[in-house]
Amino acid sequence: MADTLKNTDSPPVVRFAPSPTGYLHIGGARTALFNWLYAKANSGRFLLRIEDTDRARNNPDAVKAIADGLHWLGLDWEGDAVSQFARAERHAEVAHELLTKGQAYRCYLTPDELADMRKQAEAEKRAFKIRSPWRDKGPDDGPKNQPYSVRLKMPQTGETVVEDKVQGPVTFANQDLDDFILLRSDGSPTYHLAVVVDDHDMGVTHVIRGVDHLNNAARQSQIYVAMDWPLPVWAHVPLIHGSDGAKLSKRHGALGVEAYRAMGYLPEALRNYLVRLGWSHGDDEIMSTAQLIDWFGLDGIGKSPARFDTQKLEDLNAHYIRDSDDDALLRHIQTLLPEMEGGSETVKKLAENDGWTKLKLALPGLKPRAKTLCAIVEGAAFITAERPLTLEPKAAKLLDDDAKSVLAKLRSQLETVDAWQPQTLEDAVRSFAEDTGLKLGKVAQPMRAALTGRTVSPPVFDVMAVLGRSESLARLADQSS
RNA sequence: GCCCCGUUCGUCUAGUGGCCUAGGACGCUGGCCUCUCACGCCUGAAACACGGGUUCGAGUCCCGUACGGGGCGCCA
Repeated sequence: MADTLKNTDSPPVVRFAPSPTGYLHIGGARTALFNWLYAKANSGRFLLRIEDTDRARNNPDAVKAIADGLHWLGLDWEGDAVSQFARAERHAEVAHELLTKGQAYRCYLTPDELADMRKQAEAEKRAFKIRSPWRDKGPDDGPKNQPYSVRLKMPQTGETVVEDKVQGPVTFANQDLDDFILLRSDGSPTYHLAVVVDDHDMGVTHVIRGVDHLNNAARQSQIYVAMDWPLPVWAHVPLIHGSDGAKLSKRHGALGVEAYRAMGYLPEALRNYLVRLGWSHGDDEIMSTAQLIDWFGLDGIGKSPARFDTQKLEDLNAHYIRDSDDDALLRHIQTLLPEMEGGSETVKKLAENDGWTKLKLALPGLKPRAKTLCAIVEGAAFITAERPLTLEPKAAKLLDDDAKSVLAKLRSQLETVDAWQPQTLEDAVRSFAEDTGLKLGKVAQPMRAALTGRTVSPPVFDVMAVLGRSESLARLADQSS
């Protein structure tokens, strides 16, 4: 935590600035998390801004999806989300100030002319660089009543150094940076202008974003310089790649966070997984939010890209499921169920016969066996199963004639059990096995098959306790002979 | 093509010149526990991209090569 502004008087201000193109994808979620943690770790402020400068990208549903995703992850921002589009006038104002200061100029090059120049450069196999003839003309030299764009007069010699907290100092030769557009010919601001003006106006002190913006930082820093504004601290974090090392695609991880929620992941697990992608604190793997806030710093962020690994996410999720208390888990399941396949039917069934009570009772047995909430629901299917149970093939195979006669004998034994509790039931079954000279497994496996219709389940004694006396005995009777 | 950045077990990473016969985690082997499956515990295999320097000494510093990534819009 050796960040420069850490010990200065003013607390840092950071922001997450997604463009509203779709859902909150996994890379964006991590960027948001890093920003949020940085703010929390340094008693700073975390703001949200929607980069909707390009109206074609505007999409209210996307804004909502992003907000929902952030809320679900527990990343709350201060105040209302800022709409970049709404601030277009201010952006134009700054562009005009730059114009009067002589730091920018009116460029009458048309998009068509530019396209031709680009094509020609390509044909000649040389790097295309915009050299606007208007750069050195006077402010009144242009044609009257012609649309023009406003370009920043970038320095043409020397170099621009981006002092980056993650990447280190990154040097760009100014001759490689051309005069980019601040204001389009229709008067609307471009992204570069808008980001800088908004970050400045919002008091953003630290810009933490993906490395795909590193080159932009060189350009953008020249706007700060031209306006004589203090530069923010930059921190460009590496991107997240798919499991095959290629760019994140839908197949492996580029899903929205809501997709992970629907798959039964816990927000704290996803957060823990995401923070370890690119950031580390020694050998620590499982970290509470409080620890994260305590430990997070820009100096712990690595420079190389990470691959998304579902298995590790699953493992983390399993950890958090095991550590969750039953009521919290139940609430999560409750909100998730309606979105799951066949979930509404399960909800209906759980509403009958004390289903929820039974589920809660079964949770301790289900938790260590599940990697996701969906797996818990799946494992709890025996609770809502209706008699006579449909048996899985393997379970049916277990219930051969021998097994069925064992179950018949066992069932009459169990009828005499008064306290229908796991321990007493286990005692009863164990002594039954001993008396009949059978190994416990020879009794328990057929029981499991009869009780759940499966070969895998929580301990059979727990299952019987959850199911209750009459249901348990009835299911055993169904498979007795 | 040009400009930036990166490269430690399959994956995420620790490592800031000697503590490294390179540590942890996920996954994978084998085993223990055990009514099944998990959990838990114990084991094992598995990496410093390559080539040159610098240094008494390099995973750690420098240069080059290869590979990978990002960027080169009146998109964000």
